[in-house]
Amino acid sequence: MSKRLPNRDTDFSAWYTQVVNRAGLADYGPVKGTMVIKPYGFQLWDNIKESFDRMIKATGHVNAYFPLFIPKSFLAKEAEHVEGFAKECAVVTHTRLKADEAHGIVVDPESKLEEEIIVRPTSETVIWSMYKKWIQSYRDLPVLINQWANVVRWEMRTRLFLRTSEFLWQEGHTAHATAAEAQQETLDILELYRQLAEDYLAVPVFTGVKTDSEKFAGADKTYCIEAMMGDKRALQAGTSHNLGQNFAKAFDVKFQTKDNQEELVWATSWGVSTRLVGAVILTHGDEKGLRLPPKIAPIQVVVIPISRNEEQEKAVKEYIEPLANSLESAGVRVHQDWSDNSPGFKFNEWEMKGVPLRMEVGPRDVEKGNVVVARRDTSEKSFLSKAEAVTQVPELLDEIQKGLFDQAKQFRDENTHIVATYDELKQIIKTGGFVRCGWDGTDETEAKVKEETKATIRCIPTDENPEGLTCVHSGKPAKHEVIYAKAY
RNA sequence: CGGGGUAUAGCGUAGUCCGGUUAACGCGCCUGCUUUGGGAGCAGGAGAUCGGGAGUUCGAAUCUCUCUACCCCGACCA
Repeated sequence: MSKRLPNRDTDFSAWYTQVVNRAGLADYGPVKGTMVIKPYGFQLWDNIKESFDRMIKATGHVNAYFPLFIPKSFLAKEAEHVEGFAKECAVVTHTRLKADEAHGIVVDPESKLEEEIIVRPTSETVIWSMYKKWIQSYRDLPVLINQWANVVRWEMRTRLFLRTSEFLWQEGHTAHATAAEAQQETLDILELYRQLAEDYLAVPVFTGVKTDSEKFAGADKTYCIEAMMGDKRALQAGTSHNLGQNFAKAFDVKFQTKDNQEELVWATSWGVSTRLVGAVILTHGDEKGLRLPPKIAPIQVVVIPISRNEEQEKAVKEYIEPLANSLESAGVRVHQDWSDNSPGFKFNEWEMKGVPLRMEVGPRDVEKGNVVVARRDTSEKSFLSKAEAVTQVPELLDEIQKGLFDQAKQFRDENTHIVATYDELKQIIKTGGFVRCGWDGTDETEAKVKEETKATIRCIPTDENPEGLTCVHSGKPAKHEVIYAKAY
């Protein structure tokens, strides 16, 4: 394997695959399209997960767990829902294997199930079948439940973290007494997603609402956060759905109001997945590999000791120990690399893994009472005294967090263009970037643009202003201002 | 499910057209010594029934048949 990464600008896709592999994040599993998340990748996911878990708990949500298996009939209860997921479901049809002389192990035909079981592609149906039992009165509302789980969608074409047959996510499922409350919940969660993306992952996002053709199967409205990746393509990084009364109708979930009326419950659902890890890589990665935002980096500071002999090694060790301890007690995640690789190798290795700060400690530093601190984001090196290091490392981490966000935001803004004509749109989509322009609100226009340019409407941004705009494709007055882009 | 390809060591490949002795190379791995402030050097070593099966032949990674798996391009998608 070559030591150099593929060129990020000309061969983005190959670059991505190599970074994921060589940073030790993930690998494909034995069943096609499945992903093995390796320890380093999982720590990254875990940090993202913990961040969001704190956010939802602080807003009154609670965690629970619902089963992986769903009766096939459940999926069919909501017409749009089944249509949306039918083509990508894993189905359990049998419950036993048996030994067979000719073929080794075969499925035992006698164990065929009466009703096949679906492996959840999402959990609305199983959850609403339970909500029917749990909700009778307005006193039972709202129900604000989240679960961390795996789901299976049998995808044709997969890519590590971005699209795999099985993925990890959180899915929130809430039940409310009024439409207004459900709508408020949908938007509140969207805001939490924006914060997660921007404040933790340092990934700037547009918030907005999906067009009918792109919305979740079974939702009234789908809100989303959309981010621009390093190759100027769009990535849907999270969705929050207002499900209206669709699932309440399908599962007959009604409650009694204060004045003794019977009403259908209002619902939301929302999710973010391991795809966020992909978003971080694709947003911040550079020609040396990963660059991780400090808030979610498994390791924030890696210490590289340098020594020529055992005596020096001992001195360096004694020098590092108290320093590492005080950083750790200041809440910094520190790792010392005492492996017997050469220093140069370690530098490259940890740069590939995206560790925000590298601290070099060798005989020269021990002598002078210094450390060398190198930033991953800017490659800046500074010589700090031991005491300075303890106070400045947390500050540097904050700066890097902010720096990564600012850089990503600048890149996105430079590549987001407001256009008035279809020719301009085609030109920008061709060279890459987001296009903001008018849309007449029809499915036909959306489909035509997709067919002709491969760009889709990513969302109708929250801050849209359709006043006076015309649709770039049909020339009719615009119903909305939208963002077109090629998407992952 | 349509169209096109590929299968040789843990990974990446050469060799296949035109059959010929012990299957070659790079990375990685193991051992030892020397190294260590930007991907270390030298020496030695382990590792492959050439995707499976059948056939042609004195002889098959190489030719024929067959099965299987995977990859790329389309439709689907958090």
